[in-house]
Amino acid sequence: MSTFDEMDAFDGASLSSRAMAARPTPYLDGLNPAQREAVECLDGPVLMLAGAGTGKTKALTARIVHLLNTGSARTNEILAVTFTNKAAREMKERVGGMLGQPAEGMPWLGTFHSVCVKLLRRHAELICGEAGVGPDEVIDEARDSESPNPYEDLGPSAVRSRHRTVHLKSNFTILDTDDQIRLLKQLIRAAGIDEKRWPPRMLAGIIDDWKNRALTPDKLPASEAGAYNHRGPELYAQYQRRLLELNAVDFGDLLLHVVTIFQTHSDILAQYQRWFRYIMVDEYQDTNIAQYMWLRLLAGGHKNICCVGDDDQSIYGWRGAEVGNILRFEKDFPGAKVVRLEQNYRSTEHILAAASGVISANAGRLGKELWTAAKGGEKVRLIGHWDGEEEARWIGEEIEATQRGTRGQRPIGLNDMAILVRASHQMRAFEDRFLTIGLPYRVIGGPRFYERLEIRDAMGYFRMVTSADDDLAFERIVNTPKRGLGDKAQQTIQSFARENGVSLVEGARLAVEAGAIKGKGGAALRRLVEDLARWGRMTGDADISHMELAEIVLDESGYTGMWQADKNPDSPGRLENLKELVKALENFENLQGFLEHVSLVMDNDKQDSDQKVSIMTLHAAKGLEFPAVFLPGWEDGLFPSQRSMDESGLKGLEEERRLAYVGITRAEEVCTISFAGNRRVFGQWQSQLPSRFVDELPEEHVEVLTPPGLYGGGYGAAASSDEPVRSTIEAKVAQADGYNSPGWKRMQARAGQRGNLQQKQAGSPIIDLTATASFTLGERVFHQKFGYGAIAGIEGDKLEVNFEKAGTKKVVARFISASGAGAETAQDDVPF
DNA sequence: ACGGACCAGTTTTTT
DNA sequence: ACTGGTCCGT
Repeated sequence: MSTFDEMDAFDGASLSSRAMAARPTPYLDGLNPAQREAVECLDGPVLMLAGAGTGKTKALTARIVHLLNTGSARTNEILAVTFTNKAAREMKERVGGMLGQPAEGMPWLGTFHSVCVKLLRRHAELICGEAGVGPDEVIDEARDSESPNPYEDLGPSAVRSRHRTVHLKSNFTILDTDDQIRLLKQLIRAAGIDEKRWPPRMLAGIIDDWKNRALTPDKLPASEAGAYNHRGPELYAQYQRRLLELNAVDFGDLLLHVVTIFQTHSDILAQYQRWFRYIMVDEYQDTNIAQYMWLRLLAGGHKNICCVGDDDQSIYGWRGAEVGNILRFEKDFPGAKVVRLEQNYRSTEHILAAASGVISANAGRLGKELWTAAKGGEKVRLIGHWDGEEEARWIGEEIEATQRGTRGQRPIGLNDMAILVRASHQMRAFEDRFLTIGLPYRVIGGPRFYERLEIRDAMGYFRMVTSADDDLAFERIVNTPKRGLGDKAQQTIQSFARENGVSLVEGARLAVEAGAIKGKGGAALRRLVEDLARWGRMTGDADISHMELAEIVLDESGYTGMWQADKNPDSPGRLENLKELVKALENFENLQGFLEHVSLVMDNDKQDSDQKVSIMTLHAAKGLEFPAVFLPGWEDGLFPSQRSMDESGLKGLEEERRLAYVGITRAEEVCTISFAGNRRVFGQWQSQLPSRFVDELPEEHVEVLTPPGLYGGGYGAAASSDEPVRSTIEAKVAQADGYNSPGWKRMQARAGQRGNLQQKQAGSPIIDLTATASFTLGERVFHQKFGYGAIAGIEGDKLEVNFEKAGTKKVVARFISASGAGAETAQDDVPF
């Protein structure tokens, strides 16, 4: 266990900035009074309530620089935590820029997770527990008692003490989600639990949730305990034991173990309280309970904690984030100074007003009045489309027009435009469309580089090379590429390992020697075991760089060959990724060092310089800004997401609303919101209602656009005569007028319906859209997309229709017309 | 042991 | 519509 002085020496080499006192303070010049206050108030707790686009990162960075500049703290005495690697990197860059020197000397600037890894590696041995009482306890018991052994055929020397205490070692591996699920699957199977009822994925979710809230099954509140099958806690305990045996931790443990150490070793806690003299937290509204405990423990002494956050941008409730943390700050830290940053530097007036209008529907906010000096600008644009493809088509064209500047505003480059979606599956429509029209795009936040199959496999090999006892890695690579080692062979290996209390490779070696695995598989396994040992020895060879070694491993194992032989269209890409992986090794001294960092640090930001539109989720967009933003898919059920509302009710809805707020406030100049009347969900067509958030947009800041399809160029126009075309134009005018008329909202309210633009066509001769009563069971009807059918059921405003071609569907009544009216009339039924 | 046919669940969001 | 998993025939 290290003392404070030892720790000082540990990181001391890279710093020393006391000498910087009394330097000039140019970094303060660009700040407004509120920002300055937050920066200069150095002692005691500070809460910076910073709205969207108010320069909170700037203020936080300036504060760090100010601490260093006034000599109040040295770089290693500042603990600055962020949530994402990107945010950490950005802050390092900014601090470096302000200091005029690289900020690499800021050892404690990073994500919660990366800081915890460092702390935990120092004190890993304090985490311990009993092992060996897992699924094989029956065997152990049988052996411990002198009774006749029913498992004799398993072989000798399988005895494991029931009470073997195992410590975490400082070179623990960090389990990623994939490994975690594989492990849970094994445990579930071993416990003889039905995988259908307890899918490993679900159990992983529950465990994550417990850990986010710093709960263990035994501490679970009674109200929740009953909700889980009684075997949940049992599995949890087995899982934790197994992790310890594997010398591994999962993401949640990273934090919780450190909290545990702080709670049980007051001397260590006291050291760190002295050590981290200033604590800064970005995005405080996103902290979960475990992180909150961690921070409170660390800040418990001096209370020099400065938290920055925006309660309106709390969008991570689903992974345990507690808005309550930020709302409670003043209570937690009495005497806290609260600074509000309210001047928005990002967006124009209309955009800001629209966002404020939406978010004002939320209750229990801390409340901020954002304002901007940027008056005027375009209103937020709102447009409805027939379906998702039409929406993608329109946005594609709009992007091209915006790029050329033919829309009447300044030309905006593709890099400055983004499409922000609620859920990643919405991205596909845009990718499809953009591929066909050749519009360059980039998807942000897709599968992380290191989560890709080929990367994970390669990492498995590297892990085996650096530490041969990594059983999880062995399982991953033993039959990849195919070596003819199936379930049977792997079971044999498992039992050899378990009987002898050794790792899987060792078990494999024993199995080979015993001739337990025959034929081709046996030979291949022998070779694999030998190769692994040989590569392991090569790590110590000074003549071979770790990059060469990596290539040797991938080539000789046959892994690259496997992809070369694969004729899937994506295999070249995978080989490309492998090359990149090897290239990434450059930045590390050895494989070991690389592996330690990779799961936390590697990300996918290929900074290609080409101009591309960004497509990402709203979550991924937090902290970013773009001159032009498109927000498609504003439909009830999709956004706000049905699932979110089902699971968390009003709380869920409010979080969705904050997400809408985040989305709108990403836009600097142009913000375009759109929704579609029909969308394919699970491969089925569904009618969609515009999002309730659409109604919450303040009318005076919104401009309603008319989709081009209404001019007769769109759906089914071929079948139409002159007359219907004209009437659609009229309908569109009525629609736009209706939207902007003051009576619109009231009309909606009376109808008890949400944002149904169609309702405004009150005078339209086509159909009485609010009255489903006008339909009768069995009536023959027409639907624009599905064709003719008969009404099979009526539920509120939805009709169940048995379509002749498309099968039975539930559709909203207003998309249906009586078939007697004919197809031409149905054309008018097109909502937008 | 492996590949193909078939079936079920899936679509929030992620360090 | 797509994926990933399981079952079954080779």
